[in-house]
Amino acid sequence: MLSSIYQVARKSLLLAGLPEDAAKAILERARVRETERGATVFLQGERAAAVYIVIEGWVKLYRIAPNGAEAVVGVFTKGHSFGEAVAFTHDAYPVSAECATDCTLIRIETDAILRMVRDKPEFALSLLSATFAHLHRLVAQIEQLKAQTGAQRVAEFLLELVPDDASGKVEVKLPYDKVLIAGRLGMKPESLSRAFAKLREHGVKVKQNHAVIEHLESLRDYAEEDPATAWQKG
Amino acid sequence: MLSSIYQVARKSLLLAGLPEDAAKAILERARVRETERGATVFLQGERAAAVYIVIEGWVKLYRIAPNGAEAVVGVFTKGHSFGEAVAFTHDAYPVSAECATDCTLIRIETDAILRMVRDKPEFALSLLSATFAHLHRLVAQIEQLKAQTGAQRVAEFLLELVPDDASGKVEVKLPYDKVLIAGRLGMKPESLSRAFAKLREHGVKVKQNHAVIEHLESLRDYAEEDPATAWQKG
DNA sequence: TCGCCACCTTGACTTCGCTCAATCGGATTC
DNA sequence: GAATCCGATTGAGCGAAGTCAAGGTGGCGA
Repeated sequence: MLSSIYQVARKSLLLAGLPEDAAKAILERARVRETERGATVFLQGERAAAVYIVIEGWVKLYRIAPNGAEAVVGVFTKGHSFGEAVAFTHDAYPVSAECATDCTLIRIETDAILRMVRDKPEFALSLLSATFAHLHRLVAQIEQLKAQTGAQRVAEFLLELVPDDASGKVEVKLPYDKVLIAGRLGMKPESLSRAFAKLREHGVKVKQNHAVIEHLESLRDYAEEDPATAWQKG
Repeated sequence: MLSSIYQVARKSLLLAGLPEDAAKAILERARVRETERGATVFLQGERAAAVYIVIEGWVKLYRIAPNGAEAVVGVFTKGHSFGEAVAFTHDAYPVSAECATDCTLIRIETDAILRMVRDKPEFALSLLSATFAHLHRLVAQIEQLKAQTGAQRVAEFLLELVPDDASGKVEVKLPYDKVLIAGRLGMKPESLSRAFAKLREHGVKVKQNHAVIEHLESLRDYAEEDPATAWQKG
């Protein structure tokens, strides 16, 4: 395994808490998998066979509702792991995973996970912290869906792309295509378009896959504003 | 600890997978707590100090968004545990917990959890399965919010209250007040009212805190129908 | 038994996001 | 350079759900 790949995997929440030798033991058994955009990693309902770590590219986790609608539940990139929670049992995946771009993934068989948990029980704690991170993300997503308008969710999405130390005027690159952004934010592409248009009033200009935020702080204010009282500021 | 309380706690996902002696060891150190409706169990941002198991009553987990809106993230009752994921670190609770009715809770200190994990590492797997159950619930909730109309979510909510073996005509009791039901389903009480009104067309009659479902199967069909094509059936 | 209060329902209006459909723009191909 | 194609945008119309405000309705205490 290339050292650059190893380094990325090592920093994932799943492995970060482990001592060097344990991480090494796991990654030695793991396989690197190169996939194309659109490739399915696994499907909901499938028996869980592996945990994955994203090395490069973007993977979307989604569910197909009984009525056929697709609900995006998460989008992961470099250094993120997924499928942990289900790995230690032989349960079914509750979601499907698909590559939103060409990807490099690491695949760790559940057998390896189980063996590892048996050998070094502390490893279960790593599984737990990774799972907790997912839990936290989902809670945040529910909060967004329930408490914010579409445009506000888009604003928040943009703000998440901004480096922590930035301020004032910033330019960010949209990480994946707009259909997926829309899905991730629980709206249709048309609505995303209109949301971008609305954000122009708040100093956001979008051109292709780049967005310029004129003033970070005021966009933050907008994202956290109460939708019900927004009309007050003529 | 009363044997009846012990029995309920023992069946929770958190303890169900453990051998008798381990469960006993944990519950011996735990405390039973009686709370009144409206009591706060913990607040989001608080440092996690304990895991809870509901013995009796209903507890709501919620988040307050920056704009002040409340998003209900889960509602738990007899035999459910919450707060596990965060217990093994000294992280902050990502949500707040409040009693929606008078409750009997069991409180297990994180110290006891940590000691337990150290003594019997398999216990971490119990934490994991309980956490995974929460994860799964949240994913289902996101799917509902994104893929169903309000009335359909209400229908699904009612269907979850129905015993598995039922069919045809059923009567169910609404477990908590309508404000909370509305919150749980991501809508305002007024919208819940209107949703109930709409469900009358599908054989659902609501009176006080009782609902009569005229025909289970057709309500299921309605809940899973594609909102976009619902108009087709005059 | 009366009146009050909390909870729920209903009505009128507004806003938001979806659908359907037309169009645009940039990129690729011939 | 023209033809074409796909993703993105824009417009019109509609329905779902939110807001604000006005009535119920039932339970409980005086």
